[in-house]
Amino acid sequence: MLRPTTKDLAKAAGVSRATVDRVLNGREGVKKNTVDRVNLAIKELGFVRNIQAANLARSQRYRFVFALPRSGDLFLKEIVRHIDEASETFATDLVWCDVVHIDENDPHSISAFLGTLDPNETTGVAIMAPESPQVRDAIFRLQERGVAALPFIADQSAMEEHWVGTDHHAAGATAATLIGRFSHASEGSVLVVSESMRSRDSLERRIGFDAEMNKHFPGLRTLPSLETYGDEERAERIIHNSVNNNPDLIGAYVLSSEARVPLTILNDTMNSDHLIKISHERTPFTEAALRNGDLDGVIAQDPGHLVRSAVRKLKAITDRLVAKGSQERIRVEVLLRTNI
Amino acid sequence: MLRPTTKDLAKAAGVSRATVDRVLNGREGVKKNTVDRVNLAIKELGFVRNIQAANLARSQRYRFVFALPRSGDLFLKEIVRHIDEASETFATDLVWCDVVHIDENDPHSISAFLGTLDPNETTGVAIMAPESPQVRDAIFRLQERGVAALPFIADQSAMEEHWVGTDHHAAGATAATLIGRFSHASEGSVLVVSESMRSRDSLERRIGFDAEMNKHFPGLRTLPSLETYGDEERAERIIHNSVNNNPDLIGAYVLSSEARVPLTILNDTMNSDHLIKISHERTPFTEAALRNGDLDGVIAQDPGHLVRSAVRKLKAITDRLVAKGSQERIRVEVLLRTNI
DNA sequence: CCATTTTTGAGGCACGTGCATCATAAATAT
DNA sequence: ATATTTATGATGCACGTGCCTCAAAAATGG
Repeated sequence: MLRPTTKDLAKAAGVSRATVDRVLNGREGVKKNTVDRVNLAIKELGFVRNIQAANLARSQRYRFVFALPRSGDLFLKEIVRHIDEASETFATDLVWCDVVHIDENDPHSISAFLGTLDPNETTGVAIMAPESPQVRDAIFRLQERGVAALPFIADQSAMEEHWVGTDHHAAGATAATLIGRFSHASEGSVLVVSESMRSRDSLERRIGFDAEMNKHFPGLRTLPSLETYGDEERAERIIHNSVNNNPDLIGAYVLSSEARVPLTILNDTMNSDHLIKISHERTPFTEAALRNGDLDGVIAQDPGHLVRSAVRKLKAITDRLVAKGSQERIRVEVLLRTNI
Repeated sequence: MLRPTTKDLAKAAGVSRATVDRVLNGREGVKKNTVDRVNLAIKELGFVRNIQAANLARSQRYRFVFALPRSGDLFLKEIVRHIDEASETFATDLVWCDVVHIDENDPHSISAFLGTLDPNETTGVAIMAPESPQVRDAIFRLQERGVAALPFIADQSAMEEHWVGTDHHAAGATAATLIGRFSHASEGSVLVVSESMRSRDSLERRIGFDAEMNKHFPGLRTLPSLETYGDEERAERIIHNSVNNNPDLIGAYVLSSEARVPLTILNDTMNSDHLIKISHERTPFTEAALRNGDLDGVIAQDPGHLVRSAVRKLKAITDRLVAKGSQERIRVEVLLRTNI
């Protein structure tokens, strides 16, 4: 039994193909009664619109924009690399991807940028930016103008059905598990370093980390978050301080995606061989650190998977197939030396 | 700049659309010289055949068969569940999936089954069966008849470019890392239980496990593999024996995908709370065991990812886009209580 | 009732490719 | 040279859907 076509639909509903077309594409000028008849036939026949044929007819193409922070962060570089790769992989699906850099901390400029996007040129946008009212409103306006929008990695709580990223709470808790179980000390303190605690991701990781530590490793004391603000001198000063004040250090958790600076400083400051060190994201640096033992574990989200998932979700949204993409959950990965 | 079509190609190569068509679809009756001219034009224009349009023209559909062992194993059940799910997800791509059960240990019957597959009905097959000359030959014959074939989870060394599964050596090594690092004992022995050591996966996991143990945890002694052959009584006897003979047990590694029987027996046989226990694959049982502490870690391959990856690979092969699908590497996942 | 508006039908072209047929041109054999 | 084979061109339909136009039918208003 072949897939029913619009012709079959028309016959089943007792209307013409023109009317079926009007209903399918939400054109007006059709009586409610007729609309219902057609929708009933759709259900009865199990009609599914052939998207390839539809795209052919409209010569539709998908152009997706990834709006990413400007930072030179290694993780971001990986993301960009995978976007280029995905551009090739999805070329046969008529999908093109571009990267645009935004000022992540300037909601106003982000909102302005989103406002400039033309639905005729841009099919959808994946946005990696911290939550803010301006951005949220801009996203809503964008959607109203017919551009698909998808929070990417950084989540916008306003639209939780549509977003691509991991469960930060679980990620933080997993970091805690690794430190707690890898460490053979039953007492001691744990350094927590972050670039900034202003983002929701960082906060949630920290909460998950503390919850797990308190519950399962009560002997271990988690120190207040050290915020580097991306400033090396400042990082050096505060890490140095903390190391001196806490001689019972048994581990360190770097919860921002840029692990290089804090870890390098830590290693320079003290002999940190006995510390359990956990950081985030697979990058050339963290891979190398895992291999040579500078890191004991990495909590990661697969950048390739993130990107491909975002593309598929954006495509599903523009094709109006919202329901399906749900199973695309991004896992909290644990990377050890042996499974890089 | 729009994508060039066969019309553009014809113009650029100075031939007719009919000839372009003959070249593109490998029909004969074209002079070598002309073929070269067309291929040159393909490269110069960067022509990519519009597969959606091609499929439409041929009313091509993809029907993929998953040939799986008959066993009632939880992991296999998960795989089947995800195949059903994928069937829905990929419906819009004109892909249908069916599951067929085979006698994994009877190469002759597998070969016979593969021989019955009709290229007109079956576009491709994902085969999960242990390596054997008969199966290998049957796969080659299948491919010659125009059916795409893909070793699935169980690998066939003869075709390493095309297969979907994880690096078993790394998986075994990761199990060793977890036991070695989670255990606070510097000396002791580790139980290794398997359903059978006849499959390549089991052997490779075991090799990876031992290599890592010997190199990084020399104080820990890995015991010879206990093979249950799926027989509960036998399992009980040999596990019981081994526990009695090795009072210094500090951990257990179950390397087959069925973890329930050995773990249950182990828990019944002794107070195994202090043991570090690692097994394979995410199943309802292992998830529950992680949650309540009966398992300390699970080494897994995402069944959904495995299935979707197989579908995409089979599709890529039939669309003759072999190069791209390569980045679809299946990760060796580490599951802990916190990142289930 | 007629005039007007709304709803529906009929039909056709387009998208890019596969596939078929028939005619013509070029190469090769005799 | 002519007959035969081989290579190429010209053309047209099909796939399933979007989108357009024009006419006809039905509903609505007065």
